[in-house]
Amino acid sequence: MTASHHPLIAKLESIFTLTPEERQAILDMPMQVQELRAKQDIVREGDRPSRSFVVLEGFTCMFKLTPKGERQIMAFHIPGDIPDLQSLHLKTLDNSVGTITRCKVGFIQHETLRDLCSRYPRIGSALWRETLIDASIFREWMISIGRRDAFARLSHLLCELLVKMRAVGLVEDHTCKLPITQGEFGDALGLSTVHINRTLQEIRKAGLITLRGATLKVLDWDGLQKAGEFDPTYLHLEKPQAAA
Amino acid sequence: MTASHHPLIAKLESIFTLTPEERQAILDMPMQVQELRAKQDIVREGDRPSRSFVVLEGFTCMFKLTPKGERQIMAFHIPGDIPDLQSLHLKTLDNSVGTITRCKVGFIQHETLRDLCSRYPRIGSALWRETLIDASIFREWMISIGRRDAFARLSHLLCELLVKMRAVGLVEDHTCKLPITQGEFGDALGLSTVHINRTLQEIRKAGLITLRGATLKVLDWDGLQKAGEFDPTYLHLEKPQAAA
DNA sequence: CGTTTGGTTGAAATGTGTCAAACTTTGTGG
DNA sequence: CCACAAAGTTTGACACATTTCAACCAAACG
Repeated sequence: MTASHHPLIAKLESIFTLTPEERQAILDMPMQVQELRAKQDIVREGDRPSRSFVVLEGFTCMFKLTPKGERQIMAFHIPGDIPDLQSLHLKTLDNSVGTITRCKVGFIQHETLRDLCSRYPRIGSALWRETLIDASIFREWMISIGRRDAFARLSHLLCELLVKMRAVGLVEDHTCKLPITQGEFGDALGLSTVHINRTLQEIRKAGLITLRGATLKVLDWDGLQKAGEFDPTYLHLEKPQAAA
Repeated sequence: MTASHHPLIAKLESIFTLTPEERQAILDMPMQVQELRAKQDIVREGDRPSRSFVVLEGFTCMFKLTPKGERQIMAFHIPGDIPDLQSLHLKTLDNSVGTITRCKVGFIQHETLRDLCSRYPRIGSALWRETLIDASIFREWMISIGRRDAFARLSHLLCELLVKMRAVGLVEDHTCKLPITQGEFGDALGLSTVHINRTLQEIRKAGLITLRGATLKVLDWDGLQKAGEFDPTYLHLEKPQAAA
């Protein structure tokens, strides 16, 4: 486990070192904690929320539904992420966020966040920065979906998830929890479940990973990066990552 | 033509009404204006810029190159946009921006922008907001590329471009300049030039648009929206659009 | 006015989707 | 803690949207 019990602090500390006052200000924020079951909506497209939420435990994803009922997943979130931070400046949500696993989330009033940002500009900048990194990740996903074949697409996503998990201390021995179903991978990458299944088998056969029972183990990190054309620059991790 | 000769002011005015001081502060910003020919890079992936730029005239696009030399365009920009505003908070650029047509752009030092934001928080919020809208557009493009077929994809993009142009006063009589080649459409939508060509013909045959000599005319706006599953919510235009 | 850039066409190749069925794991209530 | 239901995974055969390749044509430009 990393520095703090508050995943938001752990996340910010992975960018720069907080002063004791900043730390305390975050801990002092009133936060309404809520436990949620798997496969539940947290916020829905069209909502006009007056608060945002931090993921404290579990995995969530951001998605939209097409008229035909297909789902496009646009992001996966892990503890420390604030999936709907955008609603701080955009009145109506243009996407839904739902849980993948059982989750614990903490709601924070927009007023509270705005106050925090103006009182501690470094935190304000860090949050703006976070939304910019989200955008950077969207761009990278566009390349994946638009230009890479299934093998590269899946490899790239696995690289990304591993690196993000490592940044918040959730990877050990090239292994981490990854409770994402093949259907969900498909909805994220614009591929059918069937094709995800076949592609996963290929990636396994190539000796790059092991993935069973919600546990991902990377056997050949270099190979996986190469297969996915993965270059972590777009994640804008400031502190160098310990090669776990 | 709209309110101002400064496209950035026109853009901000399309969201909220600037006070005279805010207006003046923007006009007073030192800005290094530069004219560029078509098909030129303005900034490149990997750069660590100390300034951002506003598009004053012409069209630009944001893109990345894959190892195989394919290009994925991730955004088109029109006058008033600040394509690399993200570099204000992210040190190294993770994408390139180039001109599509001849362009006039204005470079503004990050220092100047930061100063503007802290002195006029409403402008600061508006700029953060702009980056959030960019992210929202990326998400919508992910749906297009991931889930919509060629006909819907192209229709959707045409709708988006028209609405964005209308917001800054560049549409008249459902008609606007659109100097984007079929190759560029393909690079943006993850389709081959050949397929763009065939799809454009279908869209024309369906009586939805006319597109010749860099001029787009929408003949059936409702039909085009329906074909592209286009719902402008994601563009977060605050002021209602005059149906031009 | 020739040269470059962008647009159009046809035929064949291919990656991925769809459908339908069987199998396996996970979670849960009795 | 078992047994069963639900959820997720795997497999095969076939369909199809889009790509690729290779020409040729039209428009823009210096």
